[in-house]
Amino acid sequence: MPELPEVEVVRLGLVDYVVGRTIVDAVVHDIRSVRRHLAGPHDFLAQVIGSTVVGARRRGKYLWLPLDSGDAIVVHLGMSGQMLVQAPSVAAPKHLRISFALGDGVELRFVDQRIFGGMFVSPAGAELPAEIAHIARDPLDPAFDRDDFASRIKRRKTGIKRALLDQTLISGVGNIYADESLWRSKLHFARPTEKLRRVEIDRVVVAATDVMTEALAQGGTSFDALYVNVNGQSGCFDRSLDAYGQEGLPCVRCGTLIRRDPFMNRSSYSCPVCQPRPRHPR
DNA sequence: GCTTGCGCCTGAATGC
DNA sequence: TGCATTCAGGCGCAAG
Repeated sequence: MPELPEVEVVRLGLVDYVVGRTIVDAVVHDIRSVRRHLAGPHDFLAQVIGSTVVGARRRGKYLWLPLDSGDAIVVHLGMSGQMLVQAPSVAAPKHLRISFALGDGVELRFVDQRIFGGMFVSPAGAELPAEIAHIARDPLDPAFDRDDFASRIKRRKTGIKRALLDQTLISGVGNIYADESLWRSKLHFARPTEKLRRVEIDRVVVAATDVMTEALAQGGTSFDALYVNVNGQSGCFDRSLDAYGQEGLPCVRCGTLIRRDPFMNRSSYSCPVCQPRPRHPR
């Protein structure tokens, strides 16, 4: 699934191949992909057709394309979303949900198998769409404020992993990078946030920043001219994961077998020795 | 106000 | 073999 580095690679692709172009036509193939556009698919099309894309921006895993109208097309890739720049003659991919004709034989295609993602138009949202203003900055954002993050974390009464997955505290961290960041910083996912020391909070933020930076460095190299691809499952990134999905494999730090615990109807992977369970977990 | 849990969705993997 | 169930995940929203 697209994690923050993949989303950033998509943004870079959009900057290269979509910004500056005018949407001459568009088709919504599946209305569920515009379900967050409350005025409906016809209004969505009316808002975008004829507009020129003047930028490609990102906050966390949200992307938005500011238009010359001052509005913005907000995009979330969800679990399986892709943005493909292809010639119209290329056969329509399975799960094609929305397509934009950009003229000169270029089409922007939104492909999304599971429809967790989608698009909507944010009125006057060019600078920062109001609908995503509650999303915190991500650790790769130069304006990310570590002091503010630390003080907000300590005011929470929950486990550190839940906090890492909370978009209003820090954005862009999904289940995979949460587990990787906690493994690197040697913190158990159920450590109570209010009892964390500042040095521990800083450690996990640095770890998250490093994991994402490394993934981004790898992803940036596999970019193809006419193909803005961001499907993590296709192996766009050769992620070297130390914890996530490593159940039963030895921890590369101490050799203890990585374990999997149920967590929020999903899984948490951790090293039982490097990341000792707290006495009073949350 | 803050925290927690559900439902959305598809297809691969697993179970009987 | 074939059908049914489980799992994966981000995010908005409702409930506690």
